[in-house]
Amino acid sequence: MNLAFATLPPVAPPPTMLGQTLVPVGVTLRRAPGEEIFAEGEPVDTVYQVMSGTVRTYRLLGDGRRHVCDFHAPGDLLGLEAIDEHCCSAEGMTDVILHAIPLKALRRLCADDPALSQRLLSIATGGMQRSQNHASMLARLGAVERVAAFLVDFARRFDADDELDLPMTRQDIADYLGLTIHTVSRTLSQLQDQGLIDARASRRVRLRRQDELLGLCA
Amino acid sequence: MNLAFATLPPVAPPPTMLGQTLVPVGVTLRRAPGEEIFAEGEPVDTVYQVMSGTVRTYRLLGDGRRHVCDFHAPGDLLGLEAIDEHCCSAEGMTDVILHAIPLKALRRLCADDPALSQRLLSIATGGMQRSQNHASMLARLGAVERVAAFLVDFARRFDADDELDLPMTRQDIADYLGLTIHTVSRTLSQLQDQGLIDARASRRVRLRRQDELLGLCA
DNA sequence: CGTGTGGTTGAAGTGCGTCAAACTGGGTGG
DNA sequence: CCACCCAGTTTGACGCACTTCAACCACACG
Repeated sequence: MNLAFATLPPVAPPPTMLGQTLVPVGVTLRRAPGEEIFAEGEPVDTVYQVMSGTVRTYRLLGDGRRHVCDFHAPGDLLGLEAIDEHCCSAEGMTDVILHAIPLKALRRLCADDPALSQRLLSIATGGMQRSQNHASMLARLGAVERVAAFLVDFARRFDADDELDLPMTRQDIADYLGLTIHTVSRTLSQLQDQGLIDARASRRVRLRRQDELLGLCA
Repeated sequence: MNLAFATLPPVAPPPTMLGQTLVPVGVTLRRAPGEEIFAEGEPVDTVYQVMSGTVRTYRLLGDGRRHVCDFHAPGDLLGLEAIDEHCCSAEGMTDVILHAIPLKALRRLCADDPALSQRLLSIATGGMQRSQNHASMLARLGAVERVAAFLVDFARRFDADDELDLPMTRQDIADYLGLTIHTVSRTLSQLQDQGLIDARASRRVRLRRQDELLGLCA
């Protein structure tokens, strides 16, 4: 283990860490589906760790177009920003339990805990890599490839097996993939026709040929 | 100044810092245009600070499609990754002078310099934010908006005035914006016809109405 | 003057968006 | 229990923005 920045899971700790908070300070709070956690443009004074449930972060463009930056699973950290105001909004998609850590306290802890600093750096570089993957996908993949990539990534991050319970609407998926709900819906139907997935219900998808789906992503 | 993560410039220090290295260790090296600095998949054991010139980072998809992740100006740090291998390749676009810092040394310095840790964190979150901006653009903007956003962003990061000297080819721009060279070229011609830019030569562009260009980005 | 690399422009094709309509499942009230 | 509603989803027909294919152009270099 000779690489400092590679010693911790880059983005999502395994579900077994669910109850474990990043630091032993802060308060627990709860948000209902659709309820705001923080909003774009607000000053950053707190970071949040998702303890249970799912969160979406998103941005709104001038004319109402929405871009979903990411979906966040338990363990993920929200609100670690480069500048002093949030560059995206966050809200619960399900009932969510969060651990809220005042930024000042986190900064103090970092000052005399190099391991924590390193851990935060690892989380930040992990987030950067996810954003870069996201950008690469949006830049160069077609609709089928995007939907396949989404399904495979979601399975890996959230469920770990091939029976998915999607907490988001088609609109959320579309705004994450840079498509419309129509294209997402059509593409899922197409994957179903090809036998790659099995759509039990609109929010319930089974990945039948995960290898082939993976092959579609690049 | 009560926000620790906001005390340092998020991505690119001003050009006046050009000669200033992040840490007083490491060696200086030089790369020619097109020459590789590191490649996707290689183990990460060094980070590089750009001292002069311009660098592009990019990824190749299975079938040859390319995605340019970013263009890097003097001051930028390259190779700060979440995992122990590079997730993109880097190469010079011009003659480049780099300051190469062994990762082990950087890690040691971080261990007893909280300010350096914090600075790295700031750089990482800044990179994340840039990637997110990039992803938002790719997800929701049309060709004209993307090209306008590119020009304005380039002016801000590289030149600071409105007379741009582009170090990259149309192909680079296209791969950065998720378009083809044809669309980039046509879009530039269109902006020229509308009087928003003045294309002195193919690599030499003057922004005539920067406010209107900015208005196109959202 | 020939050649090569990068850029521009036109014409035709296509993948995804737009518009419109029908469907589905869950909730509510009669 | 059924009628109704409503938000979310699916599907079809059509249009358009960007890609593809194909020339042509500009400039640098030998």
